[in-house]
Amino acid sequence: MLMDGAMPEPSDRRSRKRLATRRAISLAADRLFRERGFDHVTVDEIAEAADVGRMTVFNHFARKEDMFFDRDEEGREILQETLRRRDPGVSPIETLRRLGHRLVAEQAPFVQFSDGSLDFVRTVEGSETLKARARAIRDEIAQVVTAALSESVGRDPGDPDARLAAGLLLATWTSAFILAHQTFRLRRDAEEAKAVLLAIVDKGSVGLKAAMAGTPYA
Amino acid sequence: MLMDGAMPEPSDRRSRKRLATRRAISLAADRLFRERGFDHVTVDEIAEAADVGRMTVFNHFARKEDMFFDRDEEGREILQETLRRRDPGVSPIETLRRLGHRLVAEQAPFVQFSDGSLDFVRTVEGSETLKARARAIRDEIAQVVTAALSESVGRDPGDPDARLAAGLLLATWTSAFILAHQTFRLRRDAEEAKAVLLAIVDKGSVGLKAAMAGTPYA
DNA sequence: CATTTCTTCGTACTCAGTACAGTTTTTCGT
DNA sequence: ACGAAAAACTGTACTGAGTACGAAGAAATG
Repeated sequence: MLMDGAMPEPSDRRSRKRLATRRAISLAADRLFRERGFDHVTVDEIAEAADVGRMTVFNHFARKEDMFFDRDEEGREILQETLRRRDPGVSPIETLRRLGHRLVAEQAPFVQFSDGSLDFVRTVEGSETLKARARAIRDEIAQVVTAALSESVGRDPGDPDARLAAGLLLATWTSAFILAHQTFRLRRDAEEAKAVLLAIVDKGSVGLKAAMAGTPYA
Repeated sequence: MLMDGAMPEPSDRRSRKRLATRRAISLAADRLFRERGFDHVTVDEIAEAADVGRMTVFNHFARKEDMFFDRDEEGREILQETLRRRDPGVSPIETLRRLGHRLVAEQAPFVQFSDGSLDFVRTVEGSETLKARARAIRDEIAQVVTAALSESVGRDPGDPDARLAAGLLLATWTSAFILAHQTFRLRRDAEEAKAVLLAIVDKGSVGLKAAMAGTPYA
């Protein structure tokens, strides 16, 4: 399973220090965001808490939101790699459905249900800015999936069918994620939440296959 | 067809003046946005061009983006009303598919293809802020559709199936809109663009019905 | 016409993000 | 080991959206 987990510590001192600074900022920011809510923390306070200058914060994170969402790249890579290494005997859509099941089985960070994940969701829900960024990331991932899908069947990037399929896929996964977390918040049962998530992924997959009938994606 | 077109001019002078001010701001803003791009126009300049104070601008429009997207309410209402007045013999999803066809046939403002609509799309594409707002509106509409769908079949608002269906529907319409405009930009043929739009709406509808098989939405 | 309500708009503020420039630290070639 | 180049850190000063507060003017209401 890709997602190389623990990036090898870089050897040169400069990169190590840079990474340490970045982590200090990220850590301070996360703590403050969870304590007081994203919108009630200023960048100055984060800089202060991380004991760096304000400009250093913006040197590491172009936007304030990036201090919160700092692992979205992994999601893109998993989707890309999965489609790239797909078994040609299994359709792209079915490949992605199975990916969903595999991620849940492997307790991947994206589909975990715990106190921490509730905090995460609560923090996002509490801020328009974070919700906006989440939507932007969703659209960026849809772009990546569009490209990966069309590549996986040898059509031009941006193929209309691939775009529609990617949009439907992301809509499905978003609903699945939200409803599973809602279930977990109410029932406090991670197994039940996972079941809800997979049920929706499967339902969406049925729809996706029907919409893509007659194309190589289904 | 609802969408009352030309709001009856209000009778009292106060409301008339207020509306005139609002229109002056909206007009000035639209012109400037199209000329120089959303991000290269400041609120001060809009106030200046509309010959009002800066605070008056924010009195009429809570956010700068609202001066650009000032007709999104209509979209929500059309969807709500359509589902509310639906023929009980036709499923909600089929009702919405037919709505798409009807809007295109009636040249509704949302699905028109013209030089103006290209400008509109170009202006949105040119600004992260506007794209963010467009995504937010899409999600708000998905909420409205979720509520309207569940109401239309007598389930609780926020029914999981309705949420998934609404997500898939908005994904479909978004793809349809984008791809139709792309077609129009390249081919300059409004009829062809409409055909593309309806083809995608129909394809999505097939998927939606399959995903919702066994529920009252299909 | 007096009172109340609504609209307009100024002043002063907060905060994210940018431009530019100066200092320190690390690296690397010699 | 030394000096130059590269990169990281940081301060100052700015832009621009959006908010808090409140005053002045216009219109509705009895």
